[in-house]
Amino acid sequence: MSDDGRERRPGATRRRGEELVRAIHEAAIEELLAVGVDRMTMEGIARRAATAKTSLYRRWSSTEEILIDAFLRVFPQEEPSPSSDDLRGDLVRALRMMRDWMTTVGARAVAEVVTARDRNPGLVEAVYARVFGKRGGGFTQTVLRHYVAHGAIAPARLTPVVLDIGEALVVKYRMDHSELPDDAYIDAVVDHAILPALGPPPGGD
Amino acid sequence: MSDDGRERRPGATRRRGEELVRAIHEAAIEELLAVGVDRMTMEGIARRAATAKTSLYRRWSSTEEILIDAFLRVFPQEEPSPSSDDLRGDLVRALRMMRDWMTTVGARAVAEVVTARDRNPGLVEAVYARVFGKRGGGFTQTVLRHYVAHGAIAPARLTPVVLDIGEALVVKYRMDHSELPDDAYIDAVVDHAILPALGPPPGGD
DNA sequence: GGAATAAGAAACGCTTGCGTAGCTAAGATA
DNA sequence: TATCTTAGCTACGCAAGCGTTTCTTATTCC
Repeated sequence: MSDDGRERRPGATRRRGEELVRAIHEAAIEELLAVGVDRMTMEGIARRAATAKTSLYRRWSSTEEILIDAFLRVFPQEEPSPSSDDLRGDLVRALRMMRDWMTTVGARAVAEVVTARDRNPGLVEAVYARVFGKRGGGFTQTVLRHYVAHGAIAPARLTPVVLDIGEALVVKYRMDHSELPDDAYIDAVVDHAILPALGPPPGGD
Repeated sequence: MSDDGRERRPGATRRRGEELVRAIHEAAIEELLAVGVDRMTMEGIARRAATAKTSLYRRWSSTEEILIDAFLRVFPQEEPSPSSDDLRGDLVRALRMMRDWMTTVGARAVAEVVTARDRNPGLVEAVYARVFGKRGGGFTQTVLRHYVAHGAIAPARLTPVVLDIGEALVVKYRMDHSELPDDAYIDAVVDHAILPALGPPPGGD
C-alpha cells in the first residue's frame, strides 16, 4: 500500500544531470519488474525515482523511451571461461552461470519484455541488442566453440540446434516450474541432452 | 481508433445465458491477446463482447475470474498418434503439431499469462491445468512413451530432461526469433538433439 | 556575489477504468 | 396474456494517469 514511494530527503542535496538520470533509469527497471511492461506509467517511475514528472518529460516522452535508454547502459554479461580439459565440467559451470544470471534484474527484465514483443517491438530489440547478448546468451556456446577449436568436438556437430539445447532446457524449466533448476537438473541436462548430441570425440580421445 | 467496439445489432435478438457467457469468454481471450494480462479491464471485455458492464459484474468480479473461467472451457488439445514404425517421422510430426498449436489463440494466451506469473499465480495455474496440458504439452512425450512401450527405446533414456528437449528448443526458437521454426529446423531438432539423446535402440533393431 | 540553469512542486482539464445503482425492455415461463 | 427473469443502458462519484503550464528554489557557473 505504501510501497510505491521513495523516502524524501528533507535537507538533502538536489540531484541533477547524470546522477538524476541514473536514478531514473534504475527506477524504470524497478517499475518494469514491479508492474510489467504494459502497466508502466510516467508517474510511477517518477514516484520510484523520487523526482518530479516534469523531470522525466524534460528528457523522454514515454516510458518505453526511458526503458530503452535504461537498457542501453546496463547489465554487464559475464562470459564463461572454459579453461580445463573438462568439457562436462565446463558445460555444467556455464549452465550454472546462466542460472545465476537469470536471477538478476537484467534477466527478469528480458523475460518481462519478450512476451509482450508484439506490443513493444522496439523494446525487444533494445533488450536483445544489449541485455541478452546475441541471440539468447551464449553460455554453453562459448564452451562448445572452445572445445571445437581444440579438436575435442567434431565441428559438424555444432549446429544451431545443438548450441541452444542447454539454454532451451533451462529456460523451459523456468517456464514450467516457478523456480530455477537445481544442480541435479543441470547435470541431467548436460548428461542426457548436450553430451549425447555432441557424439564421440573425433580423434577417439 | 474505432477498433475496440463491436457492431450493435439494432433489431437483433438479445443474448442470454450460455450464449452470452460464451461470447464474454471469447471476448476475454481476445482482450488478453490484444492488450496483455496486465492491462485487461472489465470495460474492455464488455466492449469486445458488445454487452454491458453490468452483465459482467453479475457473474464475475474481476477480469482474472473471467479469464480463468474462459480457460476452463476451451482449447481442445490434439494428441499426436504414433502409429507407424517410424520414430523419427513421428517425432517430426509431433513437433510440427506443436508448432501449429502455437499459432492458436490458446497457445498465445499461455505465453501471455506465463511471463506475468508473479503477478497472477492463479491464472498461471488455470492455464497449466487446462490449456497447456500437464507441464508443457506432451507432444514428443506421447511419441517417446509409445516407442518405449514397444521396446524401441531403452526406458532409462526417458528422463524428464529428454522428454522436454524438443519442446524446449521450439519454444526457445520462438522466443529468440519472432516466427515459428520451419520444417528444416524441426528436422534438425529431431536429428541433432532428440535422437542422439535416445541412444541406440536396446535390442539393436 | 549575481545570473543562468535545471530540479521540484502543484495544479490544470482530460481521459479511462472502477464498482454500483436505477431504470427500461427483451425473452422465457406460466 | 400476464409475469418474472435478466440483458442493456445511463449515470454516478472516485481514483489514476496523461501531458502541460506556472511558479519556486537549489545548484552551478562566471
